[in-house]
Amino acid sequence: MMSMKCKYALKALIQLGMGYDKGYIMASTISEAENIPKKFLEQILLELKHAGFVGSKQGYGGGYYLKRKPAEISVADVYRLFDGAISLVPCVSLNFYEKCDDCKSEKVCLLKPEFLKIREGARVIMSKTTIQTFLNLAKKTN
Amino acid sequence: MMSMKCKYALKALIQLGMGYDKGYIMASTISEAENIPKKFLEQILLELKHAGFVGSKQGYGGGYYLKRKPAEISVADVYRLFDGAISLVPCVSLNFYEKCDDCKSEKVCLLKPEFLKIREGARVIMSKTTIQTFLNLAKKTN
DNA sequence: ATAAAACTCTACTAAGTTGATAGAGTTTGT
DNA sequence: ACAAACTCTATCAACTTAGTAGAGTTTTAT
Repeated sequence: MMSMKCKYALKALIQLGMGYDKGYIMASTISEAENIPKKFLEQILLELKHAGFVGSKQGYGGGYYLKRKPAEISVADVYRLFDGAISLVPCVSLNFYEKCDDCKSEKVCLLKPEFLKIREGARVIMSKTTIQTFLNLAKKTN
Repeated sequence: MMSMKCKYALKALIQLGMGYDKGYIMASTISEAENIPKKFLEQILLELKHAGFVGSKQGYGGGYYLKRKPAEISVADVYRLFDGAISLVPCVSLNFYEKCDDCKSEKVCLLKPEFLKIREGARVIMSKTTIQTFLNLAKKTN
C-alpha cells in the first residue's frame, strides 16, 4: 500500500497535468478538488518542487505548475520520492539498495533471484503508468 | 518493502519446504539457519500455523512441518497474511477492499483503473512465485 | 507604501506500526 | 518427574504516518 502522501501527490500532479501550460494552479484549488488537507498538501507540493516535478510562483496570482511533461512523470517516480523502494527487499532495490542484515551471504540467497523478478514486474508497470496515462483516462470519461 | 516478519516467514517456509515429508523441524534449527531471533520466529511460526500453512508437534522431538505442498504456498499468500494488501490503494484490493476516504466517488476515480492494472501485475507474479520456486533454485545451486 | 494573497519552511504531535523481548503455560517423550 | 519444545499473551522502545501550527517570504493590486 502506498502512503496517503504519495497518493495525494499523484492526485495533485494529475490536477496540475489537467492545467498543463495554462498558468498557475493554487494549492487551495487542488485541496478542494481532491479533498486533501490544505496545509498537508502544501508540504507535498513543496517536496514535489524540490524534486523538480513542479514549479511555483509566490504571491497574489501565484500557484503551482507542472515542470515536466505529464508523460515524463511516472507512478514509480512519485512512489520512490514519497515511499521509497519499489522492491520487496532492500537487497534487490535499484535505487535504494541496502544489504539485508539477516542474510549471511547475498550470493547464496534463495530469495534474491525471484525477488528481482517480482521487483521488475512491479517496476515496469509502475514506470509505464504516467500522469499522462491518467489524463488520457480523464479525456475519455468526459 | 515487505516487513521483516514476512521475510522471516518466507525463509522459514523454505526451510520447512526443504524438509518436506521428512518429519519435524525445530524452531531453533530454523532460527540458526536463517539468523532469525528465536522468540520472534516462534510467533511467526504460530501465525503460520493458525493460518494453516504449517503444522506442529509439541514436546521432546517435536517441531514444525509444512502442511501444504510447497507449490501451494505463494509469496502472495504469505504477504497477505503478514503485510496485508498487495494493491497500492485499498479501493482496488481483492482481499482487503476498503473505500478510500478521501475519494468523492469511486466511479469517477482516475486512479482506480490504472491502479487495478498495477495490482494485477504485482499479484500475478507474486502468486506464481511459490515456496516450490525457491526450492527448485536451491536444487540447482547444490 | 501597504495590505492581502499565496507559497516556504520548520517544528511539533498523537496514534499506530514494527521488531522485537519476556515469561508463564502446555504437551510430550524418556 | 523432568526436560525439551511448542503456545500464548503482554510489554516496550523506536520509528513512521498523517496531520496541525505558525512564523516567514514574495508578489500583486490598490
